[in-house]
Amino acid sequence: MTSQQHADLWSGERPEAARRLLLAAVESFATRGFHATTTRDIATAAGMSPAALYIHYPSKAALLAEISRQGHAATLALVEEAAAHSADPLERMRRLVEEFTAWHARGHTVGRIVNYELRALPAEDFEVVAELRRRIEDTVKQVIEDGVAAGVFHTPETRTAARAVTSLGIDVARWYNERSSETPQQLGERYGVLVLRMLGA
Amino acid sequence: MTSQQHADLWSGERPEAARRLLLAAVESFATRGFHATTTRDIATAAGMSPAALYIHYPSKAALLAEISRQGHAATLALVEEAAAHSADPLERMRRLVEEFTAWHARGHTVGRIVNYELRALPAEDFEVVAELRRRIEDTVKQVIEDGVAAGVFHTPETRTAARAVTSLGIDVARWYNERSSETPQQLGERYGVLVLRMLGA
DNA sequence: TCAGTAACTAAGCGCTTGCTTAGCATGTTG
DNA sequence: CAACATGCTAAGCAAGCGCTTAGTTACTGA
Repeated sequence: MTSQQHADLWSGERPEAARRLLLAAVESFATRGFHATTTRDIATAAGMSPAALYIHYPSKAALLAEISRQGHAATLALVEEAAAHSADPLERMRRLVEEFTAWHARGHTVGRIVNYELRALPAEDFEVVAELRRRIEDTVKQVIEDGVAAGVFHTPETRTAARAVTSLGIDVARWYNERSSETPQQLGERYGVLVLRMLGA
Repeated sequence: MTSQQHADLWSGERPEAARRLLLAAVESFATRGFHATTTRDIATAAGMSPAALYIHYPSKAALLAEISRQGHAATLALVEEAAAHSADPLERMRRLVEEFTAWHARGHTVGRIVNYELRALPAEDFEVVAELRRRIEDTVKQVIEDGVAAGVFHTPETRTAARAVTSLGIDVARWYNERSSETPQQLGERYGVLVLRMLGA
């Protein structure tokens, strides 16, 4: 995700300095991981001293919580929008996979934090994002079940299938990078085709 | 992966104390991550003092390197064995996905370390495992290409398909746990079916 | 029986970390 | 113009980290 795209996720009502710190935290948490990132790393990348971080955020963990919450909320919004896209479960699933995959390719830095730093979250923040994750998984499963009921998908284990669908998208965040030859949109389209086949469409 | 299964990966020629340290490191690196794990955590779990670790291993990073190397070597062996399993590319792929998926379910602790702690590896050790990873990906891609050539698979982008196949298996390590209702073997069989469909078999 | 070795522990070292505090510069308001 | 508020820095604190060292214990071999 380019800086512009990060900025879109944290736009508006925050002071410029707070956003610079947040964006610096996103890059560093994605590149090195939460625990290997220091407050000095974040502050330096934002052009500030370490103490400045505490003017805007209560703690290092609070930065992670904010990034995780916003990243999950954006993912859920995308999934729910795709699930409401059409009356046809097949078209819903195609759209869902295309958008979910492209989001994880384009936003692979946020995607890595969202998916791989759950255990670094304080317990309360973890509960919040665990609920968002359940809703994402439930929405995907529902689209599959609707497709099975409509006779356009053929898979007996909808839970396993839902897991496979979300796995494909999530794992993109692990391997996709700026040097990848496919655009996020191309990858999304290809994965859309692969998933419909997988579901027996 | 149970302790017995970990022990199988590091059996034989190592002193008992070194193996206890290694197994303790596997559990802690998988649960907390490399950087959040301290040498005191590892030593205590092995029933020793922190200094004892340095009798058997030169550093904390050396423990990670050993785990990563062995885990990757085991994964590559499994993939190459499956690719040599049959003359029929379809049967090869089925076997490959079943074994790869089951391995990541059963060995999800090692799988997490192998896949998510690459950036914590010293550069030399990273090169070693990067090569192993390339061979894994190449082997999967070759099985797909053989299937396309034989007319049993239908996918124009073999590289994207290979990536999707390995993503499904690898991501299992992220979510599978002891409470998962499917056995690793069941999951492998189901994923085998899903992948063959995905490849247009 | 004694010297040497291996494996370990208790204690510690130098350094780094997350976070705090006192002070400063700038801008705003009455 | 003075008082106040905000945002920041320099410096520092307490805790913890990876790793080292001196000493101890148990074992082995001559």
